Amino acid sequence: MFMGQNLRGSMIVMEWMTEGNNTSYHTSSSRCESKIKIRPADSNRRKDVAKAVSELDPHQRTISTVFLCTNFKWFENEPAGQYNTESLSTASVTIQSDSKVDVPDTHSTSDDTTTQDDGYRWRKYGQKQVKGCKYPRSYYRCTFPHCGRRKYVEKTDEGHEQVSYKGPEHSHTIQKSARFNEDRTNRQNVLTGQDLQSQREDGKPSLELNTTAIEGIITRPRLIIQTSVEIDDGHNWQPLRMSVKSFGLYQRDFFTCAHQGCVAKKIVEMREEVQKISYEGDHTHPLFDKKRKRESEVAL
DNA sequence: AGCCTTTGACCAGCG
DNA sequence: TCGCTGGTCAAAGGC
Repeated sequence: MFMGQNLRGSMIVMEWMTEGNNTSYHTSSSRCESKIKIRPADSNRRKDVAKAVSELDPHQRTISTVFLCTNFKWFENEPAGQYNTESLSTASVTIQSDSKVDVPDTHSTSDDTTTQDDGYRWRKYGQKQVKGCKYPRSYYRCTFPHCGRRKYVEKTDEGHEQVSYKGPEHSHTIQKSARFNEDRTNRQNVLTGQDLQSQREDGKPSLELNTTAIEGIITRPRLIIQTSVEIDDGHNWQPLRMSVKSFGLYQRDFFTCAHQGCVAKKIVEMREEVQKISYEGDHTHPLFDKKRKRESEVAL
C-alpha cells in the first residue's frame, strides 16, 4: 500500500518479474517510493488491473487513469493493449494521478516492510541487516498451519522493494491478513485482485467478496480505467437507447445503472483492443446481487 | 486474548 | 577450528 505518502499529481510505476517460482517486484514514483505489490505477470490481467486499483485505494480520489503496459515498456499516453500479455514474464502497471486534492495518510507505520499485503497472512519472524545492503531484510512466514511458504522482503539501495519467496507453494487458498481486512473495513470499498483470484482458485465464486471488491471502482466519480481485459464491475448496467455507437474514431457505449433512481453512468469506449471505461456518479444502492438472482432463477 | 512485530541469541553452512 | 554470514527461534512487548 502507499503509506505516508502524498501521491498528488505523481506518476507511479509498478513492475514485476517472474523467474521460475520466484517473483520480484519493484515500484517507483516520480515523488515517492511505494509499497505496491502486484500479482505476477503470468496471472490473469484482469486481476492485475484490479489489484493495481485496490492498492491505490487510500488515494483513490486521485486516480484518474490506469494504463496497463507490458514488457517493461509503457507510454504515458499510449495504454498498452496490443501485446499478448499472457505470454510475457514481465509487465508493469502505470497509474497516473491528476488530482489536486491532498489525501491525508492514515496508515503510516514505523516499519515500511510491513505494509505490503498480497492477501496471504504473513508473520514476521526475523529481520537481518544483510551485508552490502543499505536496508535490512525482513523474514516472513505464512501463518496458515503447515504451510511452509516464506517470503523475504528487502529494499535495494535505490529504495525499490524486492520480494522473494521460498519454500513450497501455499497449500491453501488465500486468507486475508488482518491489515488487509482492516484497510478494507476502514475504507469500505477496496478492489482486490486477491478476491478475484481466490474465487477462481477455489472454484467457488464468492459474490460477496467479488462485489465488495468491485465497489471500489464504481463508487469513484471520474474514475477511468483503460484495459485490454474485461472487467465485470458487479453492477447491472442497462444500455442507453440513444447510445452513440460511433463517437469520432471510436465506438462508445453508454450505460445507466438499472437500479431504479440510481444516477450512476458508465461509458465504454473501444479503442482497437483497449477498453476505456468511465464511471460517473455514485451508486445509491447496494451492489446488484447476481448470485442471489441466479439462485432465485434456479429455484423457479 | 490473540495476533503481530521487535530484537538479541542461536544455528548451520561455508571458506 | 574459527569467524563470517544468512536464516531462524523465541521471549517480550505493543496493538
